Amino acid sequence: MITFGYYGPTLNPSPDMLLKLLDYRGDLGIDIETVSLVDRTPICLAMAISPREAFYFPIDSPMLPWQKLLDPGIRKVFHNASFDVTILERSKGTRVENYVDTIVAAHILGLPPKLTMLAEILSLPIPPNIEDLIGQRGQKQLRMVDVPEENRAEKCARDAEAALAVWEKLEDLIPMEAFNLDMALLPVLGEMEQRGIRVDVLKLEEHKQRLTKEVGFYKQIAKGYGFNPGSSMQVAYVLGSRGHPIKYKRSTGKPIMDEEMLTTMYRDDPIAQLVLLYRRSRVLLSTFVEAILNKHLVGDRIHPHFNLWPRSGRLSTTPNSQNIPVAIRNIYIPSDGNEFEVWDLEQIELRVVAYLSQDSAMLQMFANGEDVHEATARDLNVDRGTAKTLNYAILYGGDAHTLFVRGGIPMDKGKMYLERYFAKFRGIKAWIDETKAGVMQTGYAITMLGRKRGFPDVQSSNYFKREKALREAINHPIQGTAAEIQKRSAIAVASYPLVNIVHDENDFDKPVGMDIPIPLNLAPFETPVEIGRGKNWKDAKS
DNA sequence: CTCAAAAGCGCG
DNA sequence: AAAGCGCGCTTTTGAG
Repeated sequence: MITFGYYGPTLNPSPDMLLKLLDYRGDLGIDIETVSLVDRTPICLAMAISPREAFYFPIDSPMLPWQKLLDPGIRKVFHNASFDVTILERSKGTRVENYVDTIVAAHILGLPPKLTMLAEILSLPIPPNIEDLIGQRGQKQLRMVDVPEENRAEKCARDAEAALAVWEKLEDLIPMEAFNLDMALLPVLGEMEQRGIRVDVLKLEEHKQRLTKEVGFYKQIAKGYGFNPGSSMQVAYVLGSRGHPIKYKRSTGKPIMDEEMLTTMYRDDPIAQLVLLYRRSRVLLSTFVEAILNKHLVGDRIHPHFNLWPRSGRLSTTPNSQNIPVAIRNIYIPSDGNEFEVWDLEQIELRVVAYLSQDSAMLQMFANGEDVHEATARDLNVDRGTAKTLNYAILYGGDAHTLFVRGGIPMDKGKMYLERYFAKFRGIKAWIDETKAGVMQTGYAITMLGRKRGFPDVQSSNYFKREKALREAINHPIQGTAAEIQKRSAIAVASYPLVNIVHDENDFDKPVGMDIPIPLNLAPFETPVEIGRGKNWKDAKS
């Protein structure tokens, strides 16, 4: 054991120093160091009882008071709890309860997640930088286990202190409902990660064979025309030589050759069609099929890690389990004897808009159980497609220009539609204006439960930066509130076999007879759930 | 050669 | 195309 105080480490602490720790019942800052980020074997642990008092223990030290960690009466403070808690639970074989996470708190307040940066922002002592111990990123780095113990001990202890100190400052600032939601979600995500999703490996191999053939075929044809279909520069060159005008990005001067351009400007040229076909097959093959087969498979399952760091409050996953193409979703299958069940929160983002704005017309549409795009179309006297584009433009802060680019609606018509839209949905217009005014004044936007995200660019002198920030600020409460509702739904079904969460969707791998009750009261408004079941993910969604 | 940035695309 | 939001991942590009 080494103790750390205001003046530095004490190598031979007196017995009453340990007694002080044993008697302590307040919040306990914790940090664990492992062999490396890859090898998560724990090597040491520190406990902080104040922002400048910590105790360091090698992991096998007989003096390490494990009972402090496992005592549900003592609140533990971690920085990145999902890392440390997983390690603790694995090595001690028991649940860790009653803890808070400063990284979760930081995300909810829209603050940077690095402990050193949080300490700096909050005017606290700054803990050692990991790169000073193991070397800069991109260079050859040491493993933590190779760092001299005195440096490692200092790092571990100071991090434990900093976590505690940061928590003490943030506790009063944080919107507790949003924070408790994420803390409650952490163990649910942990279980889901452990459970993993089953993959039909044979089916995956079939996809691989087919796609490999397709990619080779398209490539061969392109070669006949003398270009690599994977290179936008070469595609542009070929299209240019066939007499097509080429558009260039203003910022980089490179040709724009994305799907949008190929399906509009170059639609009639078979070269464009070839490139589109090639890209589609290549992405399916290398980004999905081969990646799963070669990198993510553990037995016949993948175990994505769920991250809580997206700025809006959504989840993200590594490897990504949220962008699996519909075309290959039949590779996600249930365990033997089970079926796949999919829950979708219906039109959750537009319901959130209706709630946040309290717009009477849109609230009424939902109250009537109408198809909201259909109803919008009827009320604005436009077709359903236009109505849908209009509704989505609102979600993302778009304007007439958006309607032009996304929906091909001429600018003058778009302006007219928007006027009609805001005349019908006056509350939405008012909410957008209020939200913009709010972010201009305070610098941040906020979700239903109080999650914040800062938008410094609303003060930018650059028109485009400013407008972008305002669009993001409009979207944040919508996307973020929808995420909060989805998180509540995942927590509510925590005791059921959840295998994936895709933004507004819960996926289960469940016994055929199992009836999972739909949670009620997820929000202060109706949140209907559409349920599908099937023999694989794709089947369950259609 | 290596490496970071950009382009492009999958999903909600 | 600096003009809808949020992500993660692969390949190409171009600078050193």
